[in-house]
Amino acid sequence: MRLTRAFLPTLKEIPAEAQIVSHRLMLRAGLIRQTSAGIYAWLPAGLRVLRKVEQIVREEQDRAGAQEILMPTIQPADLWQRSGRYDDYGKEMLRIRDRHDREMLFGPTNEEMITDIFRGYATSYRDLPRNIYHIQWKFRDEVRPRFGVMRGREFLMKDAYSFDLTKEGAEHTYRQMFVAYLRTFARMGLKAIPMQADTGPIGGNLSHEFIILAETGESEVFLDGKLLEHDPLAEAPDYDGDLTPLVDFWTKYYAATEEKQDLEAWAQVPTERKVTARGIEVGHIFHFGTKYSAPMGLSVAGPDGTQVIPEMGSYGIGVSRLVAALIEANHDENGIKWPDAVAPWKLSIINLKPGDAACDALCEKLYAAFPGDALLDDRPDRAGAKFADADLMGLPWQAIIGPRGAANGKVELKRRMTGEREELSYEDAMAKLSA
RNA sequence: CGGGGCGUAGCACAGCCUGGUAGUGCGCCUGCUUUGGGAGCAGGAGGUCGGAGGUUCGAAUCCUCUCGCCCCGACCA
Repeated sequence: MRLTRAFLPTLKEIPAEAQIVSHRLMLRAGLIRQTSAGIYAWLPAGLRVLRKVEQIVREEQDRAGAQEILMPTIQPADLWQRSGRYDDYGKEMLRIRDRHDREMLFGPTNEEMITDIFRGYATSYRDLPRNIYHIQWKFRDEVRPRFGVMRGREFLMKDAYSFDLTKEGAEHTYRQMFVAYLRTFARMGLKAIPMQADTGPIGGNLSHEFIILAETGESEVFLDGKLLEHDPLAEAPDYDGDLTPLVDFWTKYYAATEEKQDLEAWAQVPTERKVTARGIEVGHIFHFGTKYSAPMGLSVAGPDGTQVIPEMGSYGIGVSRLVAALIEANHDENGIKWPDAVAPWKLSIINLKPGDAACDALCEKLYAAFPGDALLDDRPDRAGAKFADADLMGLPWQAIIGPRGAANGKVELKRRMTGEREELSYEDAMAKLSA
């Protein structure tokens, strides 16, 4: 994308309504624009990040054996009347009436709908287990939305729902998702820590929150430093095998949010391993048994011919929230520092002197080498303005091309994450960028 | 849902108390100069002062109602 043609509205000043760093940077770097309280439009750069995050989530869900579908945003009220949650959910649920005066709602989650859909398919234990997910916009009419997309009313969520014949089977599925989540966040360059959680309104008795560590996170967390030593990507998990040892590793060390802080257990952690940090919840997994399958009338024939009510679980990842969380975890005073895996584009090519034949030629050559993955700053602005915008937008690489270097075919390559920069020949720069 | 604050140009704000020509900075347009970390000078464009009603000769300013947004708290992917 050439900046002279791009829809990338960056702001020099900080918008008054934005309080936290990710919200400010998302507005300043032209990722989103607010349309009403807690509701945002995604502009090109933001949408590209959102799509990348979504794709990583998708790949890891698929790898763990879940299958993608797409359920609607609008749901009929009667599904929720059947589960009993229509009244329980209260004002957080956005209720709508259609032209026939039928009660509808904008889905805040999909347990009822997936159970209803699955009921029409599953008749035998041979139809189990299944793990079905979708990535869809949700709406929860929060009393006080805030912090940009971190706590919006409309948000993009990946939600998976599993159906198993037995409790043991459901626990295996739970472990599959547990491991998939660790990998998902690790691929985005985030440190995610699973923590025991309350089950909340979704119900059930086995649940973990996944909290990513970020200096500017909204809540304080306490954990055993041992948890930071393990790289979830170090080895590929065997999802069909026994995942218990892996899950045990992640659950045997202390980790809790401030609300769940257990001072006695915390005191047991060796002082040198005590880590106090700030975190953001980006995922939550639940096992809740037959809480929905029973009232929704889902049952299958078991091996012995008797009807069995499947054991269910649900597994959420806040996809749009992750975009904000990624910025909270990766930024400096000048702007965003996108990790490679989720950057909207790979590099900024900064032409310091558009119109200079050598600069133009070198820039165009580099630009052509990364089709669709480079931003070319061909604006006639001053160098300072271009550097400032490039740092703000935070692409992993900056290729700075000025008249002095260009005359000798030199490219200055800057790594946004570390600030390292070096002057290289075109070939060496290409080698570095392609590595 | 309780408490507080703010709506004036694309953005950030002043003006309001004490009614009388709608302003400043950034951004934008044109020209000249400048050119490796958000340039300088000159000229220019851009406003239903959130909306409705009221008071007044006259309302951004005073009064009433209303809509929207933000912050603190309780609640949440």
